[in-house]
Amino acid sequence: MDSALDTTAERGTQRRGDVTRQALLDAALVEFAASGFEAASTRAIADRAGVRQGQLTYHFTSKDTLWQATVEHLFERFDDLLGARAGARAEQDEPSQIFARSIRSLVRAVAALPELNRIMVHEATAATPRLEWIVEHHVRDRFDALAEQWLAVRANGAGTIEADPIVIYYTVVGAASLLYVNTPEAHLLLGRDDVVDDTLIDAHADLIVTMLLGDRSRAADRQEPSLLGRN
Amino acid sequence: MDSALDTTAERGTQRRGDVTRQALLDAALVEFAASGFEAASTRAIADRAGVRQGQLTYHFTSKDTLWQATVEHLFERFDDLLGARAGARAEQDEPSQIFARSIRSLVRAVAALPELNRIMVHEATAATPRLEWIVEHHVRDRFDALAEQWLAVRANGAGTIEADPIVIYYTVVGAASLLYVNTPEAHLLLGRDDVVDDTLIDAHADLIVTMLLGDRSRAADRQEPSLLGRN
DNA sequence: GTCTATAATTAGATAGAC
DNA sequence: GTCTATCTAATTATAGAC
Repeated sequence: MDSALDTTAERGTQRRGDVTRQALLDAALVEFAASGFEAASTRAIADRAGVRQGQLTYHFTSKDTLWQATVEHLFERFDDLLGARAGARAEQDEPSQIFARSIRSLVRAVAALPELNRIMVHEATAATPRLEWIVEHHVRDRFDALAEQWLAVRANGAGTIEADPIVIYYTVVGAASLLYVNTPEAHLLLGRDDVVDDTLIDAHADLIVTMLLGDRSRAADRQEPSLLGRN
Repeated sequence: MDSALDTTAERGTQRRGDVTRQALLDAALVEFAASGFEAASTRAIADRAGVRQGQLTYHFTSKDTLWQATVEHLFERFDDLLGARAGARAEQDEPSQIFARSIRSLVRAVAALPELNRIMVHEATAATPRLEWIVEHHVRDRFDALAEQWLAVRANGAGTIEADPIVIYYTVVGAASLLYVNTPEAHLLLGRDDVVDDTLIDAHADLIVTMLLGDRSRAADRQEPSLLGRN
């Protein structure tokens, strides 16, 4: 309780636990993304983390709890990636500019952290308690936000295409994520491992923005290197 | 060997095996789509089929073989669905018309048989022998065909958007499939089970065609009810 | 607080009955 | 040819050692 009572040995022991916990989280992320919850074994996760299976149960109580912690961790990192791109957002931006920037941030974040969307598709194919949890804790707000942005675009006269928010949502997310979710497949298709690079990711983001908003918004919303330096 | 030697009892026994085999295939389709290969247990499949676990191994030798048979079966049904829509295709059609019809067929087929694409995403997140098999036996030809159609559209001056075939492929397939792959999630998001109907599917197909080819191709390629009746 | 040894359950496949 | 009873291996979680 009182940190003044901590001996060096105790702090060392505590730190050892933290290292184990972090190694397990990193390993779980990879295994759950590649195999899904059920197919990912706690042994495979422990092996990848370089610890024993029993340590996993000790630090995370159960496989379910580890999965939940992994997803929380991934969404935090995902939001960091999204936010890093928001950059010089101005209040007076047009809805179509805001929307375009959201799409570009989304594509880059999904490309940088494909594990999150891999876990999402593994879970979304069947109604389970895990799916309910993830929808209520992480998906619903994002769905509402994107739907709202899209309606603003439409109200503003841009985005000539008419569509249900649910259709727009899954069309956008599907278009933005499958390339990165299915990268192992793309590698086999093209016979090489360097399919995805920054140039391709930017072209992909451009494609989706252009598809949804038309050519005119293309150059305007592109994130250019700031000529004035950072501030 | 000689069918003249078959007794009624023998034919009856044989038919019984066919029934079991078919029930197992139907059940496997559901379980593999919902859970993926590893997470789907042979017992759950057998239970769903109303038979015992041992019968599965007898009729399909191994879980792998059953999975392969299930995928073959699904692609046959998928191609039937795609072909049923090809309809009155004319040789002199423009590339953009051909492409638009492909997209509409694709969306409708994916919506009618979401299990196939669910199995695809479960498998595509990790490099396994199963992924290699499915890519070489079923995906590569489809990727090549769509890439070729897209290049024809671009050469013809339509499809103002520039993009790598691999980017186009995953953007199109992702945009077309995620809504149906993730239907359990969509049900939770909207709080109802009747999210997907024919009207929405057609609107979804229109959206994707319009996104890729622009407004002008919209009405022209729409499949209208034939005023001349079938022939 | 941390980890190891072990128990209880469930997995897929085999061998033998019908 | 078809199916059932059973075996071995792998799963996660617990109980107890350090």
